[in-house]
Amino acid sequence: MSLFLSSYENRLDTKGRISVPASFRASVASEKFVGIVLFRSFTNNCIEGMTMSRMEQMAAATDKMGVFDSDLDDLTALLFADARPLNFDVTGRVVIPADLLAHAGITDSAIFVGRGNSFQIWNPEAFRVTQEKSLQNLRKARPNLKIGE
Amino acid sequence: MSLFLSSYENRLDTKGRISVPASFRASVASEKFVGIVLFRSFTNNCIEGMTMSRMEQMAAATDKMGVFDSDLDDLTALLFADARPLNFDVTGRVVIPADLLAHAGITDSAIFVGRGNSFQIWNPEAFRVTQEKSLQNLRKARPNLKIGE
DNA sequence: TCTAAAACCATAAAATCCCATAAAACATTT
DNA sequence: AAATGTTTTATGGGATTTTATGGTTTTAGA
Repeated sequence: MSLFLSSYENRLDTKGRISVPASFRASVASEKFVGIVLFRSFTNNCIEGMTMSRMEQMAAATDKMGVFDSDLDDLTALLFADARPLNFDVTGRVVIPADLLAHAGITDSAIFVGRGNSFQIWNPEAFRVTQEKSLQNLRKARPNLKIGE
Repeated sequence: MSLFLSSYENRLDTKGRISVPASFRASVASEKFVGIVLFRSFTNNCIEGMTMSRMEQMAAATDKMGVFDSDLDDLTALLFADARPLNFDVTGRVVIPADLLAHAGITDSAIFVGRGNSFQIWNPEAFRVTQEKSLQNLRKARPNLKIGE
């Protein structure tokens, strides 16, 4: 699977449809399930997205950790119960369920944000705010940080 | 992957296309993804460039860490969200996104600067200025420094 | 039967491909 | 070393395709 990279802001139409960025569609084109899986983020006011195979990977990983960790059990229960598999229509759009939109505060437009092996969907304004914050945090924590070296 | 070496100044055409130096293209010719990945530099008014495999390395690294190493997580979040994978056209050109150009103050021409495993893209004037500054700093700090003699 | 979802059709803008040419780098022969 | 021919590289512009987005029709479920 190729990585989810970059950010793309798209609009929702009157029926709630939104185009998944072409490059994200390309990232899942070779998967068994040609579509995406969405669920509410536990940590942010945004929607988490990934491929079905990545979802299966997570299931396998939590299996290995043992069933006796009750916190983890709660977490995965929540995760899988909440997850929504969505297919693309012919032009590459999906309809994001209303409760997910509400959780992310998305109304008329949304930004798809690459995170490598997964991605997120944000209210564009909210995203810009948190990005700026993490940049400040990082500069404070690691002033001499260099990229890619 | 062979190293990115030397500097090349090229021009943008009316459509925003610019030739990636032939030697840089040769450096990525044997990669799976024959192209480059660009993003805004954290520290300078320039654009950072690297190969896709380097990007994938970072994805693998953050995967292993798990969600609890917050610094690295912040860094990759910023990086993946900002990264632009660009394919070459038949003649070896790319279109650098407008926001990256703005960040680097690039309008009609740009200079590709080799940095070994990565490279940078600068406004030619700005690059010359910072180069001169680094030289001055170096001379002040090490008046007797001789290179390669 | 009514409603919600899916399939279908259309279009403007943007990105990409394709072909052509000028300039530079390189190699070969005098 | 100079002159010549050859290949590679950078750049320009037109044609084509893709993408995002809107609307309409059909299908299926309650």
